[in-house]
Formats: sequence, C-alpha cells, structure tokens
Amino acid sequence: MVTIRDVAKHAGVSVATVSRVLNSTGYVREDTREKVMQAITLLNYSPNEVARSLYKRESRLIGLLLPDITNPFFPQLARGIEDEVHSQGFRLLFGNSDEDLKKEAAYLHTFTQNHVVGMITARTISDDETYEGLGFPVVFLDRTSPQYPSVYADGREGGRIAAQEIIKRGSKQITLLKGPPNVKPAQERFQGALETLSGANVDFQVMNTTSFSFHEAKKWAKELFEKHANTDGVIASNDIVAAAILREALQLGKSIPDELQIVGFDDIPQSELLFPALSTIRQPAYEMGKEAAKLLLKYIKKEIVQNKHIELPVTFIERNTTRKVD
Amino acid sequence: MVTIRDVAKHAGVSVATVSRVLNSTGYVREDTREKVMQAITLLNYSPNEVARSLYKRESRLIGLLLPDITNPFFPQLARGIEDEVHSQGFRLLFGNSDEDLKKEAAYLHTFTQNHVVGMITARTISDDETYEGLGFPVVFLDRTSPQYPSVYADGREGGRIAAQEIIKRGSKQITLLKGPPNVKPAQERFQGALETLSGANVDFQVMNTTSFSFHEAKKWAKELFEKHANTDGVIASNDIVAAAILREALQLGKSIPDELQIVGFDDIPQSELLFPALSTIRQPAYEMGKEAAKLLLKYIKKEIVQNKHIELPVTFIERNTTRKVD
DNA sequence: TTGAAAGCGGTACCAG
DNA sequence: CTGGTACCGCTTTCAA
Repeated sequence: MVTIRDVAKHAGVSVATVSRVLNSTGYVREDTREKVMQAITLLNYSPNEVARSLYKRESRLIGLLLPDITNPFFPQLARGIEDEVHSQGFRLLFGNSDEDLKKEAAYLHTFTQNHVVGMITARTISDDETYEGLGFPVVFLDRTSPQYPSVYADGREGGRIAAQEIIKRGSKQITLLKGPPNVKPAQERFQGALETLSGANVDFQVMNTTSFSFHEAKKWAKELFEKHANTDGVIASNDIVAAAILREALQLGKSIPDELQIVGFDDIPQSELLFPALSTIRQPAYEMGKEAAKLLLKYIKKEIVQNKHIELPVTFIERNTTRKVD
Repeated sequence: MVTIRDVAKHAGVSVATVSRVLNSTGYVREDTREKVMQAITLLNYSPNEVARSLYKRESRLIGLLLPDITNPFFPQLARGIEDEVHSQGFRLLFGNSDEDLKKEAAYLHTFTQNHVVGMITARTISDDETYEGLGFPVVFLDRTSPQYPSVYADGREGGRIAAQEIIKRGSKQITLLKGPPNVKPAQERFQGALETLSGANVDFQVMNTTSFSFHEAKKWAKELFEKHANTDGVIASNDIVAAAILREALQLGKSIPDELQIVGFDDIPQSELLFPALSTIRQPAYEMGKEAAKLLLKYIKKEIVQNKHIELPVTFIERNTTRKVD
C-alpha cells in the first residue's frame, strides 16, 4: 500500500505539502504542486479514507436503513438515494431493520462507529427517541417527523384521491383495506380514504389487514371475497396487496373493472405489467429517495435549508382496474 | 465521544489493558478485567471502528456491488447476503454498478479505501481483470468464474428444463427470447433452452431481446406478437419479460395456457401474484445470497474452503401459464 | 500480569 | 510557501 509518505519522498517534499495539494488547502507553489501530482500518478497513490476519517472524525459514508429491501417499494427509494449520494462522492452503508428495534440499534451503532456523516432512515414505527444524540444529521424518509427533517408523499391525500376516483367511477360497495397498524404512511392513506368514504354517498367496509408481505397478501385477498363477496370496489393498502386481490378476483371469474374496481397504492414498476394494468396512487419513490439524499447532503455541508420537510405529490395513475369516465 | 483512554483512566489501568479485555487477547487478571468491564458499562464505551480499522488495516465492512437493486431479482440476493453477514457481525457497503466499468471501478476504489475485508459482486459482464490484485477476497454471485469463488444457479439446466416442460405440455411453435447478450446468466439459459429445442420435434424461433428493463419488456412483448403471431409457447428470459408477454397476450385475447404457454425465469415474488400465476424456473435468490456470504466469510476467516464454486439447483415451478400433464 | 510507547496514514497547527 | 510534529483512537510489541 502506497502512503502519503511514499509520495512525499518521491516528490522530495514533506507529507504536509502533499496533504495540501491533496486537499487544495493552504499555499503550494505551482511547480511543487506539479511535482507532487506527478509522484501521485506515478505511484498510483490514493489517500486512505480510514486514516482521514480517524483524524477528521468523519468519513464519506452515509448510513441507509430500510425496513426491508425485499419490499418492492424500497429498491426505488434506495436507487434514488444512491444515485444522488454517489454523484456527490458519498457512499452508502446499508442495512435492513425489519422495523426491529434491536437491529435498528445495531445499525445506529455501526453508523456512529464508522463515522458516517449522516443517515437516512425509512423506518415507519414512531419512536423517535432512538435517534436522539446521534451526532450526525438524520433524514426520515417515507414518513413525517415534527423534529427531524423528512421527505414523504402525501399519504392522506393519496387516500382521499383513491376514494374519490373509485367513487367517481361508480363503485357503491367499497372495501377499504386498513394496512399494518404500526406503519404510519399506511395509516395515513387509510385515514384519508376513510375520510372521503365517510362523507360520500356509498356503502363501505373496512378490512383489517395487518401486513404487506407477499405471503399474507394472498390470504387477505381470499378473506376479502369470503367476507365481502358483493364488494364492487377495493382500495388496497399497497400494490402488492392490490395485485393479490386482482388475482383472486379474476380467479373467481369477476370481470375487472366492470364488476369490481381496484385501486392500489405506490405504483411499483410491476403494476403496469399486470393485466388488467393496475390503477393506483403513485408515490414518486425514486424522487423521494433523491430528495432525501439532497436534503441530507445539505445538512452535511451545513448549507442553510429552507424546508426541513419535503412533501412530494401523489398522483392517480389511471390504468385498467378502474372504469373510464369522461 | 468516550475513548479507550477514558475507560483506562476510570478503571485505573492502562489503555493496553483495556484493549486486552476488549479483544480477549493476552493475560489479564480476573479482577482487573472486571474493573475494566465496569468502567466500560459505566461510561457506555464502545470502541471506535475507524481507529481499529486503521491499525489493523481491515474493517468489519463487506462490499456489495449489484448491477441494479431496482431489478426485482436482486433485492432477494441482497437480503440473503445481509442476513448472513449481519449475523456474523459484518456490515455492508453497498453500490449499484449498472454494469458500468466506471462506476464499478469507483466502488472497488471505495471498498479498498475503506478497508473492506471482502466483497461480493453480481456483475455479469465478463472482464475479470478488474478484480485482480484487490487485496481482499471477492465472491462472484449469479455467475461462474474459473478463478474466483462463485455462487450461481445452473442457468443452462434451467434453460433446458424450461424447454422440456413447455414441449412436454404440447407447445409446437415456440418462441425463445434471447435476453441481453452481455449478461452471462441470461445467455446460459438461452443456450440451455436452445439446446433442448434444437433436439426436439418442434418448430421454434429466437427473438433477440437485448434488455431486462420494465420499459423495454413491454416493447418486446408487442414485437413478439407482431412478428410471431402464431406462437403457442414462449420461453422468456426472465419473469419481468414473461409478465409483459402474459399481459400483452391477454390483451390480445389469447387464452392462457390453452392457446399460449409461457415460462419465465427467476421466480421473483410477484410472479405468484399474476393471473394466471406464472410458471417459471426458480432460482433460489435468497439462498444464493446467503451462500455467497457464507463462502466469502470463510475466506475472510481464512477457513479452508472445499468448493470455491457453489452451484444451486434451479427448479420448475408449475403454476398456471402452462398446461397440466399427468 | 501490566504499562509505556511505537505505530496505522492521514490532517493541521505552528514556526521558519 | 514549506516542513516538523502532535494527534485522531486503537493494537501490539517489548520490557518490567
């Protein structure tokens, strides 16, 4: 491994000088700078991040904590974050929390022990004390937080829109899925939809689904049609569940969207490939990730931030599990 | 930040002693060990990974390079890796390469600069020189490599099985999708299927699809039925493309699987939620990730490894885009 | 069984 | 404009 000392020796200068040209700090005469640069390229030297990190007490690493990368909503987020962060020269220390306090604590520990300059967390359970006194900026993603900077989509509005659109298209006996009680964004969608449904001239029922997983989704779908065979509109808690319901409905021979309309939530890439293609409420996941990264980077660079809370719009993506209106 | 010196002072010993109890190296009398432990818990001390990493020239970080986490096959891999690695006390430095040599080089650089103890790469383009002289073990995932340890599924066999199963179920005019030419596993599947198809009593055509992306998938699907309207069996290069084809076929009013059979590849979680549920060749992605991590960890711990190449079996998952046989 | 001290590879202060 | 050097926090000889 070639060190700064090797470079200094080769260039016939001191390590201090090499450090200066490396970081473009302080004065360095042009010709010595060039000597140093030559030595650097000659030796193919590149500074040791760990040593730098030790002295400066900060690395170029950013912590990223997601509930579960296996949930199709998160890869988009992660990608948005990575693209932004990478373009600014930072790298990601990544972990899945499973919304498990123990794992989360382990990662927070890792992050501090490795001198990350900041972190992004998409945890949705609401117990913010865990994040106190961390010593580096934290951005919450996919949920609001009064104290912490955060980036999120307007879930409540999304819920409202979902309900409005399905009502507008003629469903009269709507089933609203509740989604995991501890996942805040899910509950906001739910509340939004509930709000609109309550005020509208339709019948509706709430079904208490408690998870998002692939496995469970099939279960909810079955249960839904057993309990509410006559429903003619479903507002699902996310696209996975919506896909499972669509599947079950087709299985039962229901015609979509004529007999039954379905609206999902998230707009994961796969939703477009379903048949009929899923109508859904889109959350701009990639952009959310990107915005979160930008926001964090501002804190890291100690720029002044105007809005510590960034809300991104949700939009109704009309595809073919809802009827057309004019 | 509380350092080893603080602990030493509190315990009335030297930093060397604290280090010894921390690492359980060398001799330390039981009662001094206890004094130290008390000081540690009292001060809530935990050692600085960066300092440790600098001296030892190795961290507890593992590099993970995936082509694109947004491709639904990779989150499973990533999760398998993370679970294993995390359980053994290691953490992940993660990046997407987009199969781009520049980005890849940037990450290799990051990994070395941050003293990773090893890395896993799922890159599929075959230019192994990039990985020479890295100074830490590398495990290739999702593809073979003669020199490097690697974990992969038997793609060729998968291709054969796909072809056998679709033939067995009566398709006579089969369309085989080629998949991205630079993605090795895709080409192996292709070759396997081609091999079986060539030797069988069926007509078939090869369609040259060059990517896996969601966006392109729809295009291939359209193109497929324009070019080969009379095809009665499709072997897709992965489940995304298969989903797009299923979608297009249903759109065109084809009855699945009676008129047209479709076999995918990968068995991503979503495939089960399609209607009809997708028959596919399963690659055990999670297990592959886990095995890759285990293999790497063996190298890291300098254990003797029996097989540097681990091949996992692929299996035909019979669902409803293929007909039943008895 | 313990402590002093020399690094690991950088950064930054201070003197010249 | 440049060099010497202390120091970041930990590990590991070496000597006591």
